[in-house]
Amino acid sequence: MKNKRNRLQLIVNLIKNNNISSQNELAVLLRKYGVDVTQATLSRDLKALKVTKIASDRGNYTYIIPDNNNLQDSMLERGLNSVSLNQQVGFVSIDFSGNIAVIKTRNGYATGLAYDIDMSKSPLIMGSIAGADTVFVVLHEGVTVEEAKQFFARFVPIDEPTPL
Amino acid sequence: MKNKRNRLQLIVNLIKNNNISSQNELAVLLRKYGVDVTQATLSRDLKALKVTKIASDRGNYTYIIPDNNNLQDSMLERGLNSVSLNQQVGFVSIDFSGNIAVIKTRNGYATGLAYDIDMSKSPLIMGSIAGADTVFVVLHEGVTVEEAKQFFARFVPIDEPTPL
DNA sequence: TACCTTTTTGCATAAAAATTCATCAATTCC
DNA sequence: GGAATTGATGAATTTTTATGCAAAAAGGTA
Repeated sequence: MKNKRNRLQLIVNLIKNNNISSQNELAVLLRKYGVDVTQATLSRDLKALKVTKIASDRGNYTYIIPDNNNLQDSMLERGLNSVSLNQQVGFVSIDFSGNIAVIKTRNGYATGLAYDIDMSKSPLIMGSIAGADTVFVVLHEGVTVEEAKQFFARFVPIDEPTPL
Repeated sequence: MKNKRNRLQLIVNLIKNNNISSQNELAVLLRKYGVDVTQATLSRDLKALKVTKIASDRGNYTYIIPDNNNLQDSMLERGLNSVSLNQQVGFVSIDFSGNIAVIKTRNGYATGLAYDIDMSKSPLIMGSIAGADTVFVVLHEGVTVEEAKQFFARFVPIDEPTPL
């Protein structure tokens, strides 16, 4: 009717602040705010707003609002992906150059870390090799630094913008 | 299968270069490349790749890969810059490929050389690893082969500007 | 090799999203 | 005013996407 503008704005806010994974879910939420529309309308709304659904790291889907042309911002997942299984003990630093990650460790820790990385069997990783205090990890073509960081977060402390 | 990785890579390429708007459409396209999978598998693939469907300007939907990392591709596709040189102490040759320098030495000399390179703490160098007769050195992104050669001239015999 | 475990996949189906069609409200134009 | 136009919406339906489950394939391991 006439509240379309307001509704769209509300939708944007709700999507930004919640983990919504279906249009029905959004409809229910909207109803709590006095906005009563059907899934059909929401489909149109989301299309207009260019909202998209994306897989989170936790295996479910969430709506996001791509940040204008910089879609990367929308990749900011609201998930803590660090399972932190082992030694951040020997860790010193991690850097990326091209398709290679270079991880520095304290002397003697590189081999163990490389082994753990290999054993993870991540599809992102082509292979790794360790010296005494350095691990080289070659990423597969097309793997982004962001993806790699998320993966490495399991092994080493990576400073990442981690929203809620 | 063993082809999953290849399939994922192909999917990324196809999505980047085509306007695909449904998983069935993608399946048909894949078939032309000899990859025969069902929609179910594609659903899982797209989830893994974090591919999303977004409304285009012209009212239809298109898959996109919410990421703008194409730098790696160009680095990988950059050809080999190869310079082989005479020998000195343990030195045999040095070659560049992308952001990596590979230094061959006589057996047993690699570790010492890698150590020296590491100890130089050059801002050009991200890290190095040595085997018995080979040193891998990863350069920071943006470092040119010329800059690297100048640096390595401190350790190995490199004749000056020698393009190929 | 035989056995066990993990991964990948298809089939069938459920779930979710997009769209067609009809209606209604507001607006514009004689 | 009244017909025509436009835009928004819902109901129903189609289209598309996600997933539970079982089976095949791929990897170990003894």
